[in-house]
Amino acid sequence: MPELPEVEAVRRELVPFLVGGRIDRVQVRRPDLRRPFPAGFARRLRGTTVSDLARRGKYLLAQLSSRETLVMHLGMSGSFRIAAARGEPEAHDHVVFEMASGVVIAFNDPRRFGVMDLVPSGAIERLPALGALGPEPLSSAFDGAALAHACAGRKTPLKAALLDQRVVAGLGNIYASDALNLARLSPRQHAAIIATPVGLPRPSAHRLAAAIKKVLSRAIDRQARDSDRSHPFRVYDREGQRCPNRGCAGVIRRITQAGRSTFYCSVCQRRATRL
DNA sequence: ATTGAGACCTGTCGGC
DNA sequence: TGCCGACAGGTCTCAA
Repeated sequence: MPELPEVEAVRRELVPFLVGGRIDRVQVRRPDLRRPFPAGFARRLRGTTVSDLARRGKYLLAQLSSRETLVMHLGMSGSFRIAAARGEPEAHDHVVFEMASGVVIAFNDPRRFGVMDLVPSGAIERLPALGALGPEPLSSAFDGAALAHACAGRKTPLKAALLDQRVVAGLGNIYASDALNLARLSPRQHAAIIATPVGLPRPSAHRLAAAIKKVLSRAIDRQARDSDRSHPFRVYDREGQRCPNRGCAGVIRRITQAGRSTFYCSVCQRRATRL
């Protein structure tokens, strides 16, 4: 499920039950997810108090009183379930946190692409996956200039560049397509076209950065309102439907890039769209 | 150094 | 109804 907005929603949902709470016990119900759990995982969590739950890209970071940080990634199918009391574990409940409050938080992940790790709090940036992350898209550090700089000289398609977490942290397959549609840029162009030869932003870089911010913040707002389980995407999974851009009569197409589906409008996101 | 393909896993959905 | 392949919102590794 989760790209940045979904992970942020999970974070907000967990905060009231986790932050300020003490972990009484942790059940680890299999030896690994995508990677093995670190040595002594359950023991090192037991008895600690959670002082903060942050998000970086698609990672959740729980700060513990033991001066370690619990690093969590939901992969493709990870989710948390909160219960008032202990009950029967469900299929694919791999980790169960029992809080001193009595609340039980189960991590469920059928595909097991998720990750849980425990690292010294001062050393988080030394984790390769976290240290290499690009800027937070909703922060002021991320703008057209930063995006252009990261894309300069790159021949990979623009869509693929947006999925590269080193370019910007937290975009995934859905919002990459949606942001490109909003910015009216072709997903197939070389990423380099949004920058000048010396890496300065072209107008398209500013448009794209703004579109990324808009698409993500709208998604976060929608998650907060919680209701709409329907189909809130601009182009993702909308092959054959009308392009949502004003004044565009195009139809959404689907192509495969780097083994993944890309949805875009063949009219307003034409390849030749310069600048 | 970049880039693309394949691998990792299970569930679901559409077509026959 | 049942089987089978295609596909799924994410990374990581490996070989060009």
